[in-house]
Amino acid sequence: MGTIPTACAKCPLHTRAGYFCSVLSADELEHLSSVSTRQAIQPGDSLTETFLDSWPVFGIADGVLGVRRHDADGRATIAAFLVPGDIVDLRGAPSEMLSSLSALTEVRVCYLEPRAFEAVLEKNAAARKIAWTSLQQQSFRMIEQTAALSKKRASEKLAWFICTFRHMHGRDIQVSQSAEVFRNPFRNIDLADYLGIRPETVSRAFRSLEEAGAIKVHRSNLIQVIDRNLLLVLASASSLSADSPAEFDNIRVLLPTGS
Amino acid sequence: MGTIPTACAKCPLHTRAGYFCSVLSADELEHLSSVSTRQAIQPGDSLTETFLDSWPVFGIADGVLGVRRHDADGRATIAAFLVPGDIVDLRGAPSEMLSSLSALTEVRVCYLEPRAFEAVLEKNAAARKIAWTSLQQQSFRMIEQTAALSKKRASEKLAWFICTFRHMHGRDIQVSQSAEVFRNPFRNIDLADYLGIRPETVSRAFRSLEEAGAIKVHRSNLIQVIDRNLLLVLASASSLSADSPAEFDNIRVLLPTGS
DNA sequence: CGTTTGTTTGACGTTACTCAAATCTCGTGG
DNA sequence: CCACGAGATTTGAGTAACGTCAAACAAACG
Repeated sequence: MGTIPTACAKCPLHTRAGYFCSVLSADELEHLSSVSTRQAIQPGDSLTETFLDSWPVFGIADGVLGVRRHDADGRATIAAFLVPGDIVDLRGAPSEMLSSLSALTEVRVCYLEPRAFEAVLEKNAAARKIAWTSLQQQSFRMIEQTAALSKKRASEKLAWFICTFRHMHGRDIQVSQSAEVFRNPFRNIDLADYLGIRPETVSRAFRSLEEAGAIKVHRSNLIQVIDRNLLLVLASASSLSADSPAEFDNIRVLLPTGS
Repeated sequence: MGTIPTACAKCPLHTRAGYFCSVLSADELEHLSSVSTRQAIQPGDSLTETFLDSWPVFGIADGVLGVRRHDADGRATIAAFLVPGDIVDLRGAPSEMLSSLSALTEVRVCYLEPRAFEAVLEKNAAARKIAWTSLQQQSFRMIEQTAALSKKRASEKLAWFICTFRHMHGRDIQVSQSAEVFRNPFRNIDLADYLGIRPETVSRAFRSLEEAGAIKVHRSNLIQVIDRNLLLVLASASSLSADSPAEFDNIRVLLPTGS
């Protein structure tokens, strides 16, 4: 009783402040862990509908999941990102949504047994607040994405993506002087589906931002932000913050704790 | 003690099954009502940020609110609709979002005092479930909207809107034979912001759907759906249901109860 | 080394945007 | 009841941007 389960010992959902499992008592954690299922998903793989039918509630420990929709004419769309720390509840979701989740990077998820999850929410006010806030943040992020999708030019959409994702995916960020480099873990093909444009246009938009002097793209998808303020202007963003990450305080960020 | 407050007696949030206040005990309702604030908002008017600072939690009794975002270049976007039955929680929302809510039709909202709201969630499991489900549905709707926004052609977007909204705004629907008429309460200018296109394009898209024989637009924004299946094809919708409204069971619909 | 998959480039077509003007709608006041 | 005016819708012509298709190129993998 009361010892930290080995599966949770190094799991970000438990170790990171502000994440769901970090506020559970030792007993709660032990019980919830004992009835949960963990899964590592490789990029490109999808969560199966039959599996999600039994496990519709999960937390994302690491990586990025995409919510894919397929049009009748074969065009695909990534309607949302699900990111580390998100508590996802698909109970009551339309069935197409259950078959639409796929890993865009390597993803680790922890499926929470629904009744045990509910029991935790019932008793633990802090956990309830975190789960609620996570749902809120998912909505707020989608509002930002929708606003980005209705932007006119492809380069604006891409500039917005870079500005936003720089904050959300902070582990690989290296800051040196005023230059800043981070790794874009997505294929252009997925980025295209996410931004509502074609892969060729993504490629041309990257070039366009480079020629404007806002960024430089190095190999293996390393993106160097050369002029952050210019990038913000190119994003036509009236609300993205320039220097402080204050805007993103409510989007939980994976920053390196130590180094 | 225990009598229904007059303000709630005819409020849909209380009288409609599945809406938040319908599962409150008489005592809970009376107390929550006594610390709540009601407001009627005229089309075009916005909720003020200072007011939402004090009242960030509210339910929508009637009408449609739009979440507006403004680009740097003056272009506006309606990133989401908030519809009757929605429980909205803007605590922790970025401040731009607080200043971005405006009424697209005549709207009646009921602001719930946050601590009293929390107290209800704490004690009433049914209310907690409804509030949670409402948040979920807001996310699910946004996923559908995002998928629609990334559609290629304007006529597809508009066809999707008609298919979707036909279910969400059921009060004015009149069904006769296979023909179906409903009132579109939005200005084309708002529709344009919602679908990420320009008002001129909305106008041309309506004409395009008419010429295809899918709909007919009558005066005062009455839309007659002539060929529902054709409309679905034009929406390039692989997931919208053709005849049964099963797809929309989880989107709470305002259907006439009596007549 | 060959296969597969993803990215880039170029030429071309289509679509929606832009801008301007005409028309319509509806509320207001004469 | 009609005239007026503000705002919205519609229409048209020209342009800018992205989509489309095809081919070359690069990267990852066995």
